[in-house]
Amino acid sequence: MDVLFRLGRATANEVLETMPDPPSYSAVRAHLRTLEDKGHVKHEAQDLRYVYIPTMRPEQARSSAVTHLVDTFFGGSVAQAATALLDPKSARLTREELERLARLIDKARKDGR
Amino acid sequence: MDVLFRLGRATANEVLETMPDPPSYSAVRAHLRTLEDKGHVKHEAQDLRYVYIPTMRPEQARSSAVTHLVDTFFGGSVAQAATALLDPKSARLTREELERLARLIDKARKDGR
DNA sequence: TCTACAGTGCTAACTTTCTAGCAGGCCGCT
DNA sequence: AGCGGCCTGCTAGAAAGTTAGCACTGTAGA
Repeated sequence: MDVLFRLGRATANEVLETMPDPPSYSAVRAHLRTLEDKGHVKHEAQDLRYVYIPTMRPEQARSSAVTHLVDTFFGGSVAQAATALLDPKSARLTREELERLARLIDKARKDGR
Repeated sequence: MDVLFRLGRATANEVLETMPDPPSYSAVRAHLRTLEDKGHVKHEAQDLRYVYIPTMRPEQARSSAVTHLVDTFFGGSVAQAATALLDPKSARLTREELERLARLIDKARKDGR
C-alpha cells in the first residue's frame, strides 16, 4: 500500500522494484490480488498489464496516516509533531516554504481568536 | 509495535486491549515473541508478567516514522506535510502552541539566511 | 510466419502466522 | 491447606502468506 500511495498507481513490477527488502514477484502479485479482494486496491488494464490503484482517496489516506502518526508517536499532540517535523536538524526548507508556513500560522492565530 | 510506541511499555494484555481490530490473545503473545526474536522488542519481568519495550529509542522511531510518512504521502516535501498537519480544519492548537511554532519558523527564517 | 518476450491465471508445495487449549507456577483469599 | 485467577511455556492444527512454475495470450521483431 505504501508503494501505491507513493506512486499513485503502479504495476506489480513497479511495486516490486520500489519495495525495500522485496519478496518474490509471485508474492507481490498474490498480495495485490488479496488487497483487491479486500477492497483496498483496484486495477485497470493498461497496455497489456495491470495497473493497481488505491481505492481510498489520496487526501483521505494522507489525513488518516497523519492522524495515526500523531497519535502513535506524539501522544496526539499536533504541536509536538509539527515541532519534530520542522526540526532544523533535518528539515531543509526553502525561504518561500518558510514564508508560506509563517503565513499559515499567522492566519490560524488570527482565526482562532 | 505501534501500541508499544504509543504506550512506551506494555504487557500482552495491554497490547491486546489497545489494538483496534485485535487478534486473539495467543496471537499477540506469539507475535511479541517473534518481535523479540527479531530484536525489535525486549521484555522485563514485572510483578508476575512480562512488560514489552521497544528496543529502538523513541526519538529515532519517531524520526524514521516521520521520514517515512513524508516520503510516502507527501513526495518527500516537509513543507507539504507541515501544511497538511497544520490544516485548520483538523488541527486544534492552543494559542501558546501557535506562538511557539511561529517562533520556531521565525528562527528558521533567520538562521537559514 | 514463427520466435521471443512479458504479462495473466492458476496450482501445489512450503513457510509463517494465528488460534485454542493444556500443564505448571505464583499469588491472594477463605 | 485448598481454590481460583492470571500469567508463562508449549504444542498442534488451521489459516494466511510466500514461492516456483506451468499453460495461455497478445505484441514486437526477425
